[in-house]
Amino acid sequence: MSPKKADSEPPMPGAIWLRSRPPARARGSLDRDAIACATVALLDEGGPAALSLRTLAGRLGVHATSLYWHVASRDDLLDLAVDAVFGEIAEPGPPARDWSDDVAEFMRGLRQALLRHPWSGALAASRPLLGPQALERSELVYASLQRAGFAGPALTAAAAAVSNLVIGTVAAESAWDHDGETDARRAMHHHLRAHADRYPALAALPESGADGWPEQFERAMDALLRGLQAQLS
Amino acid sequence: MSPKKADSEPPMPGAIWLRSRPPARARGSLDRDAIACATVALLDEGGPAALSLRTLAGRLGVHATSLYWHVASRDDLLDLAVDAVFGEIAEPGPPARDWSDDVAEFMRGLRQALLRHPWSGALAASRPLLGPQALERSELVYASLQRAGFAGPALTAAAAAVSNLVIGTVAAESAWDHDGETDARRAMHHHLRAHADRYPALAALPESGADGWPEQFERAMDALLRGLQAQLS
DNA sequence: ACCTGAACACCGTTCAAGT
DNA sequence: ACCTGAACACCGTTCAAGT
Repeated sequence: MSPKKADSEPPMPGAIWLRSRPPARARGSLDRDAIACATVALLDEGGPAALSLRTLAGRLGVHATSLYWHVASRDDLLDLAVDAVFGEIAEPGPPARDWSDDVAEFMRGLRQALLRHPWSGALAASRPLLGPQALERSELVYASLQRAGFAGPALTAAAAAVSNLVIGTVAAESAWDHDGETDARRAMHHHLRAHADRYPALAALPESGADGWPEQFERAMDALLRGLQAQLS
Repeated sequence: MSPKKADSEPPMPGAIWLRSRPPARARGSLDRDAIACATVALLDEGGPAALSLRTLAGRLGVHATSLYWHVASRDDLLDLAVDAVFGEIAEPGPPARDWSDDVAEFMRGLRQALLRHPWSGALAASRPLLGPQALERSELVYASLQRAGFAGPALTAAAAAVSNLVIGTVAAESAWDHDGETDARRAMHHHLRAHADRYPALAALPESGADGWPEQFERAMDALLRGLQAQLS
């Protein structure tokens, strides 16, 4: 259980951020940051399947059950890891003349950070993003959009659309990149051609390589930003 | 292993669709459809955590290890379940005058289907969607976009953006709805207000209720479709 | 071709006990 | 306040054996 008991929390993902953090390295050898860092490393090596409390504890030179002083569940670890990835988003430069350049910069930065950790896109899609680093970036997006003229429900909707498009896109990209990438694409293409009667349009598509991802992302982002611009008038 | 051996497949999600299906109910009591249906039911009841091969087998009146004749892994079950959800997307009506109405209809239908099964958004985001039902719907989207004038890389990008925005959005929505929905939102709001110094823009937001989701979705969809329209010129 | 049954090597989580 | 150690009730997956 967490140090300050939190009135019987339901097992909601993201909840770790709403509980108070035990004082960093008061005396013990563990703290949230060390745990988050080791968790990211483990996930980078083998994805969610490789993240077990026992191996994580081993890395930290501690017993598996010790982790329960700092986190309430394995799910908390995933929340910590995702927020650490958000912390990798490049710091924004000075505000551009056009608000959409600022938002585009954020979207590209988020994509890069999530792609660096192929497990993170799917996880970011699956849980509320309430960590301090995620909130800090959200704050900046809200500010940019506010400056652009969005307010009220339109502001919330625009910010959500921006994040959700990036996260959804990266999750899909990471899912394909899995490993046998080229083989998978080849098998897929063959499968579609074999059923050209059922999927004529899909079967007619060329077998595009992985080099198509960035261009695809730029196009999708351009469409969304243009549409948001149009909504402002 | 699957009946027709498939040359040492790597453990890639989505791969079940590229292997041949054992003849439906040749003599045994199990087949892909029955397994898919029971899997969806189990996931509806308790999410991914509730899906174990043993309980699933129990529902089907069979031993856990019997499932391995029909699927290669637990992951295959998730692929089957997600594709079943895509099968629930409402059939499209006759083509509208405006292509974007057709695409909007698809997006709303996909959102509804995914929301009916709160586990499915996150799963759809995390794996290639190669099932027959998912491909059938993709085929229709491609056809609509082609009719609108998209071709080549622009066509692929547009189709991907459409799906990824919906899936990303629904995954986020489902993650929030988890259960203590109102409590979670309340706690979140309180947390933001408590750190108004760090997140001034976020702290200033009103505590919106769950009724805001559909409107938010419509706004995001409108922005994307408008932007795609603009890209055509 | 399809299902059984035993077995392997793990899991996350609890709780009382230590310091 | 923080970590240990034993224990509980599970997992997914394998493989030889049945029919």
